[in-house]
Amino acid sequence: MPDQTQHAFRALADPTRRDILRLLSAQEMTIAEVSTHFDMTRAAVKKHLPVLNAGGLISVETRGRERVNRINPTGLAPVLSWFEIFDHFWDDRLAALKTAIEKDIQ
Amino acid sequence: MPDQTQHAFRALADPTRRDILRLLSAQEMTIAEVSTHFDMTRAAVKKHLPVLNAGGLISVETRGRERVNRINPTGLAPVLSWFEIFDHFWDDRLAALKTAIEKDIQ
DNA sequence: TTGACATGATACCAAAAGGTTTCGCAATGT
DNA sequence: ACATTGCGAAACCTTTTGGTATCATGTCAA
Repeated sequence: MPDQTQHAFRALADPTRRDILRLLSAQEMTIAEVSTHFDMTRAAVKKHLPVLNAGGLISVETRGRERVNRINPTGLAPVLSWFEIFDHFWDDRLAALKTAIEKDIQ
Repeated sequence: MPDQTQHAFRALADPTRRDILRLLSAQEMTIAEVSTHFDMTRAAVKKHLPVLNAGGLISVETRGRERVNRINPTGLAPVLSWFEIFDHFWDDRLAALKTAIEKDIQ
């Protein structure tokens, strides 16, 4: 998994992709289901999914002719790790997020 | 400030800009000082700074003919807030633990 | 088997991103 | 006064990005 940090940050940079994550945080969805929530073609939505997958933020399971996308919360770990450069300035919120993520990784 | 979240995420998406933040997390720097750390022209580095500023991640102070850039840790707040969409995964984990314990008690 | 459906894949396009070079200007030091 | 220094801005270029439209493929169900 080369440059997971870069891929994750890049995946998070697009508002559509963040919206997709928000949708998937509620429930897993096929590509078609995700597409219904956006004012763009299915092909456009579909092209965002490999980006999210490369960033480790979702996982995809082929089930028959469907592909089920679900969120992968541990994919945030490299991102939160990077935020440690702000350690000098820290507030409790980041600390709480960090411990929560670390608990999830186990 | 419209769309601070988007600007912050976008600013973080570029590896050079994250490196700039890493540098500035150690000490404040002028544009020329930042530029010495990169294998690109001063003009290229300079163009990253407004992006970081738009994301609220740095602040700039003009001092004579110099412009001092320093990190603004509170700029991370919108980013961390957005991450709360992942919260319920950790909450669910805790809830599962609770019900398991309660079941064990009965 | 046949038709419908979910997805994959490709070609194409406009705009944005990230870099370079060049020039100009204001602040500074001697 | 004057050369130097730090920065800003514009023009330009190439690659990436995010979208479209279209067609192909595999799977399900009747």
